[in-house]
Amino acid sequence: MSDLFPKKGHDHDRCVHSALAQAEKVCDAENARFTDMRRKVFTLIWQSHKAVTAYELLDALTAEGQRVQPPTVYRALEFLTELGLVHRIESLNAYFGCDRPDCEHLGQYFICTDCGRVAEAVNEEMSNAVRKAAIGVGFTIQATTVEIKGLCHDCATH
Amino acid sequence: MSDLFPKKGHDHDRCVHSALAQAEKVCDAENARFTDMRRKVFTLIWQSHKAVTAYELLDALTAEGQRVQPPTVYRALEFLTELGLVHRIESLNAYFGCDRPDCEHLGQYFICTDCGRVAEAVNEEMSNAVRKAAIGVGFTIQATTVEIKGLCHDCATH
DNA sequence: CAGAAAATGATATATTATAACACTTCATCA
DNA sequence: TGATGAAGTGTTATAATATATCATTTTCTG
Repeated sequence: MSDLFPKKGHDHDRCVHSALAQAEKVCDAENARFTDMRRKVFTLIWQSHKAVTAYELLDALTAEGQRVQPPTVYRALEFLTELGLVHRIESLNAYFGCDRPDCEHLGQYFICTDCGRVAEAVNEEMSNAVRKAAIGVGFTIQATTVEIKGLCHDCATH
Repeated sequence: MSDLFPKKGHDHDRCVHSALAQAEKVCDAENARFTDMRRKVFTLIWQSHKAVTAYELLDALTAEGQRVQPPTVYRALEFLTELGLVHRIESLNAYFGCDRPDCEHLGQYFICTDCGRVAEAVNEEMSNAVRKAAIGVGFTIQATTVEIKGLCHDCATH
């Protein structure tokens, strides 16, 4: 069984750090500005293994001493999602960091309803099935949402 | 190409009627009460080829002369979704009638971003891919959301 | 019919998201 | 290099979506 969800002992700070580095690269490539606010929101999202809501981000920023209003957070989120740096989890109204912002992919999200952790996976077999189905009915895909709720291995067994 | 979206000339009233009949059967089988309010909400949803929001339903019921508050609508929606008679489209915060309430299935929703119409499809290949992926990572599925946005054939070609 | 359970009504409020306009920062190029 | 415009953020207000709570009504069951 592959380790979809992070296992004990993984170095989370290092993940966040490398995500930041990659985000900078993506922004650079797109000539987009990775401003302070955007970096803060991105970092907060990446520091969580759960999906984070806009108002949780708002609270976290406020706790850091900023006085921030909803539009500020939503703008940062819009920027980050448009660049593919974070994904919105529709069924949670919440946001989650994307592992692979540098490539097109149809991500699936596994969401544990017990511990709340989220994991992104890429599954060619499923992506192909979706594409094939769309072609079969003459549908031109613009965006796809795949969210799978259930119990992660840890929660199912403990 | 199969006719995912309803074609001209299909008899919509007949669809709604048969959906109602099937809903009654499902409620009967579950010993659940298909009350007036639930029937009205169900019918309003089925009368639309688009996904319908709770507040659109509220407005429609009000227009029919009822004085209805949000909880009433949300309760009917909760009842109907729990029985599988309607599905919630997470990415639209809206509801759509389910063709096959009588069998377990992992539905995909094709949502046209131009005309707003929605179509449900069942795709074994994709369902299997999702199940297989979940097994591969030790994940126990409780619910799956697959929503595909893009252009339906009509909108893409006209 | 009495009593319990289920459903709905009614009021209030929580949560999520955006519109509109003012102000600031940043890139750029004359 | 500093005027200018575009991009980003601040601020206020409000829209859109959803739920908690308690009162009342309806339905089921014995």
